[in-house]
Amino acid sequence: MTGHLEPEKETSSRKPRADSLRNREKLLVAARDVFSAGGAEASLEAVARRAGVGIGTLYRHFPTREALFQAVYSREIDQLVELAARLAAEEPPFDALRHWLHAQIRMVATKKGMLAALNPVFDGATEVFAAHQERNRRAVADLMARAVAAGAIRDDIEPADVMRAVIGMCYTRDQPGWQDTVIRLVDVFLDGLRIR
Amino acid sequence: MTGHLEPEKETSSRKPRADSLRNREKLLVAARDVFSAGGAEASLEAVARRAGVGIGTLYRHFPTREALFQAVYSREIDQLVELAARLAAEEPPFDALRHWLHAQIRMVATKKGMLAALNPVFDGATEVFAAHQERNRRAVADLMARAVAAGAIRDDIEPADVMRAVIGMCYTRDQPGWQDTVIRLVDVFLDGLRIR
DNA sequence: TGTTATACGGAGGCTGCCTCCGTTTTGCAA
DNA sequence: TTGCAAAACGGAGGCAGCCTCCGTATAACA
Repeated sequence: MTGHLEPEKETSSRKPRADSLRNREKLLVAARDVFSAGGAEASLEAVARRAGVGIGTLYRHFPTREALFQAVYSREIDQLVELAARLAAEEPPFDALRHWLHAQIRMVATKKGMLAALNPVFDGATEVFAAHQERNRRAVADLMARAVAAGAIRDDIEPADVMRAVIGMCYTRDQPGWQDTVIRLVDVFLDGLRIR
Repeated sequence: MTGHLEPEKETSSRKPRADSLRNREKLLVAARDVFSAGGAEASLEAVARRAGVGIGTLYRHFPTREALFQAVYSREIDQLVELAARLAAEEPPFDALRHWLHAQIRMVATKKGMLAALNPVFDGATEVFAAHQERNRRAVADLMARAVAAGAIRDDIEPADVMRAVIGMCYTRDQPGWQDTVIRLVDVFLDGLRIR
């Protein structure tokens, strides 16, 4: 799985070529920009053009559209995972969970175009994304576990399902201020989750 | 808006040609099948092929992809609206709302492929779909109004947002049994909405 | 500095989108 | 019934994106 992410020296004696690494980086940056702006209909050729490399180079580095999405998306997840750890250390359980879900919404807001592009992917090529979803899931799971231990929320709802619910709620046509709406809806949901 | 749905005699003195009506019907049936099965990536050419008409004929009847979606989708909404009326007449307010939302989920389940295809549309060509969404929204609004009047749920959440939340929750990759999951999540959400 | 593995880039084949227009069909009037 | 014009038909064709393949360029290593 990490074969593409971290070139393995053991396979070949040679070290990876400098231009290869450079192009890979250029492609990732270009992809992030293009997907963020253009959304689902963004063309891979546009990504290659923006990166200033040939379409062939793009396909060599990222053999499928999903592989490219995955690589770009990976970094975003990193940030969220880190935030979860920080919140868990700094806030009471329920608040930590709530604030982290709000952060998730804000992240979706920024990367909306890209996430829209990702949606079909979630349905299709699952194995590739499993790891990222899993990391994300574990972040919520930790936060939820703490809240459950503190007797703040019910314990019969799967973390993965909470993620699904929250991300799903972001999939609405965006009128100005939709983030606030979603935050409210998530708060209602959390209210249903809460033990009073 | 209904110009395409019901050919208006007033515009022209002639009555619509029989083959035109026939082809229109064939296209609608074909589109429903193709979108249900194939989802977002369904090609319009495939629809035309299945209907046994030329691609030009498809585009004349439905100048945009959205117009075609809209026509197909319209019938589905009809059913839901009708169901809402029946439930309102037959069940207590909260149960009626709950059961109707469950029906909505089931409907999405059946038409999943088609709805996936619709998602980008909701973002883009809004005017076309406004009417359908509005009819749907009004159905929930009625059910919610009854529940509010009965003191069963809080009154500060917009019906449209409830729709958004429920439909959003359906946008998850489908593992076997996802409908049950979503029904549970919606129940949690309703719990948050409830006044106890 | 030469050799070779490796990466580059874009041409090309394919498919889908949508338009345009010559041909066919149908409604209507005589 | 027949003839004609309005209306609908269907598919060719232009364009764009997807992905593959391979001749050329270049970086690593001896």
